Amino acid sequence: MNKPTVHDIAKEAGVSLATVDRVLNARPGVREKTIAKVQGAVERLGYVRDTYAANLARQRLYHFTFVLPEGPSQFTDTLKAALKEATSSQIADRIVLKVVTVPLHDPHAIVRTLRSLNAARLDGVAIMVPETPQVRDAVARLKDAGVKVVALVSDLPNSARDYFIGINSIAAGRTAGLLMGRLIPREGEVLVVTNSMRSRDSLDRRLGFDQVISNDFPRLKALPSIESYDDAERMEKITREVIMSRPDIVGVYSMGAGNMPLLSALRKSERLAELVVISHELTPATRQALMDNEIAAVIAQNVGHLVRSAMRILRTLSDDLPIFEAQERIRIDIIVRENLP
Amino acid sequence: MNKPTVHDIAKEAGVSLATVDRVLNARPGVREKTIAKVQGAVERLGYVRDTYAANLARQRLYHFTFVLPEGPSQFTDTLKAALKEATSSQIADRIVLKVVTVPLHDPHAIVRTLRSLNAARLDGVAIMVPETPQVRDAVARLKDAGVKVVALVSDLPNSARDYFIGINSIAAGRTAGLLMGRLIPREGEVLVVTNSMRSRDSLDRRLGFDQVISNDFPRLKALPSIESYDDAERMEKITREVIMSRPDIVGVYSMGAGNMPLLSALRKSERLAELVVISHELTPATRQALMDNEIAAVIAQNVGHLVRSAMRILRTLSDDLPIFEAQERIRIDIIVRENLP
DNA sequence: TTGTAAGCGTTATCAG
DNA sequence: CTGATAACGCTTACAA
Repeated sequence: MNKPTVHDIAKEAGVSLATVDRVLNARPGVREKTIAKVQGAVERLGYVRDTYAANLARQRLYHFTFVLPEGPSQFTDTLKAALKEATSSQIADRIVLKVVTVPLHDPHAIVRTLRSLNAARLDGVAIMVPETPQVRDAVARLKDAGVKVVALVSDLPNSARDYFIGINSIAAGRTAGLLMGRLIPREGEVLVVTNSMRSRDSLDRRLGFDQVISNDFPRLKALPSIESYDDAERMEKITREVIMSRPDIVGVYSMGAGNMPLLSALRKSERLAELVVISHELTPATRQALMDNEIAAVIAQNVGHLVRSAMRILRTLSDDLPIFEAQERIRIDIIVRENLP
Repeated sequence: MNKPTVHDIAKEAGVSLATVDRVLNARPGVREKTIAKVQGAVERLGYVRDTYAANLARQRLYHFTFVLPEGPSQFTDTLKAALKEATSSQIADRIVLKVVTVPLHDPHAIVRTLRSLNAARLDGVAIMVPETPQVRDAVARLKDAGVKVVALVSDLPNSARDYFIGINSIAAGRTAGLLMGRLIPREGEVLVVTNSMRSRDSLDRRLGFDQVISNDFPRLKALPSIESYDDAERMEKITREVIMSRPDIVGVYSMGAGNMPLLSALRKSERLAELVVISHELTPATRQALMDNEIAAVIAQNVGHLVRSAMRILRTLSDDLPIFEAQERIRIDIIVRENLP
């Protein structure tokens, strides 16, 4: 009737508590035959372990480290804020969290940081950095040391990460493309800007965007991506130049960070009102621009969900339990003026 | 250094474990002075109770009942499916769930069901029914009996419910209005359909929709709502009639259930391709219509989130703990062909 | 290879 | 009014 406990299993299998525990936790020193007896009992009674009681007995603490980009970025700022907020909630129960930041543009520094992680005292890592061969190696090393690794926001598709928590960039780009096409009824050119096309995410977004534009909206012509290299001044300058020199531009797709200088340039061009602007990530800048009808839509991912999901998944992986996919799937949010959270 | 436990409190206050427990759980039979001593120790050490250990010792089970609409509705079907899925996950730990269904159009039956709930064996109820004075009384009665009550999907704004889990209908209507306006560049009429304007949700959606249309898109004229009264044949018939007789219709806003007969009528009219259709809730029907480019956008709420949130909130309320708002806020999802989950 | 007994942080049942 | 003490379901020395 009631949920069976280890005691019930012990009785049913005719062994002691300790033996049941050994089998349950796959600890050595049990005869095949005994293992079978216990597993039989587990099956028959439909035993499922009470993780909370187990953690209590074990005084388990989960040691997780988040590796995030350093430097000023509105998106990572909101991410860090969400992390902080989650830390003081039930979600973070029994979790000892450390956050380290790395300079995104210094692959060596990233790898150094990853290597410096003390795998012995670590249960899991959530990593948000671009994938390089060195990062791939560092991930493999962590995995070998028994650390669970999840990729956050940017996937590490060729690495041995256990899980990716974020949205598919191609699908996100396709969503932007569909909105752009639907929101622009006439023909014209679409300006595509990003901080850097060397980032895989930008490449994939561009790919998805182009797929939909060329397939469903051939009346629109997506221009070659222009890159700011994270230089606000440069971003503002080249945006203004292109906008000025191309009167056929009817839309702007901002794939990466740097929406503040972009918007600033568009404002100065005095053509913002006739342009359909779509950008990524909900930040103070994009939020304000949505309210002011300057940006038509923002493609976003819920950062709160992102960090809570990361913690839950790292914990679940650490316990070798199955992941509840439906709860963890990060959705591609479309945000307009009226559904701002 | 480590998190303080009841033992630490007992030592610090110079009392026994049992007394600490009595104070912590506000049980009677402790002198004022002793209470003060214990509370002082709690403050000083920054004690926070380990809910899991507490539940273990108490062998606590949470008894929750969901009261949902009966009868065939794709939306409530997905809701029930999500509920079932959540039941077999960690979320449902220690929760004993019961689902009862009620005929939405029979206020008496609803109240009878609500009254028949055994408040003594119940910790919380999640209710999804229209608000009536009788429902309000029944909710008050449950509250008086110490049962936690949350409104699900449809708020019970004038009742004593502890919490509302769902999206604001006015904001949802405004979102639909904004999308409609942005997606239709010319002037024309917008057909608004629902199953019944007697539902508060439909009223509010209409209200929000009209606000945005009249304020931002005066070129569009939203026609008076037509109602199907949950009669599929009627829905199909009157939709076809209106569509045929009004060539100026450029958009259709479907506020309620019944998207299958609506779409069927639109298809037969052969004007679907030129119409911008926006509807609510992601169901098999709307999902397919999105993929076929028949519906431009769906305004939805994540049913998985809805039911998990309901369980978490009922549990949190039962334990008199603070609710983690950021996690529980249900967002107004905009779904198009490319961001279908 | 297996079993006994203590303990994790909390609650509950008795006595005192 | 207060305090020992056992229990919840599980893990883990330490014995056997």
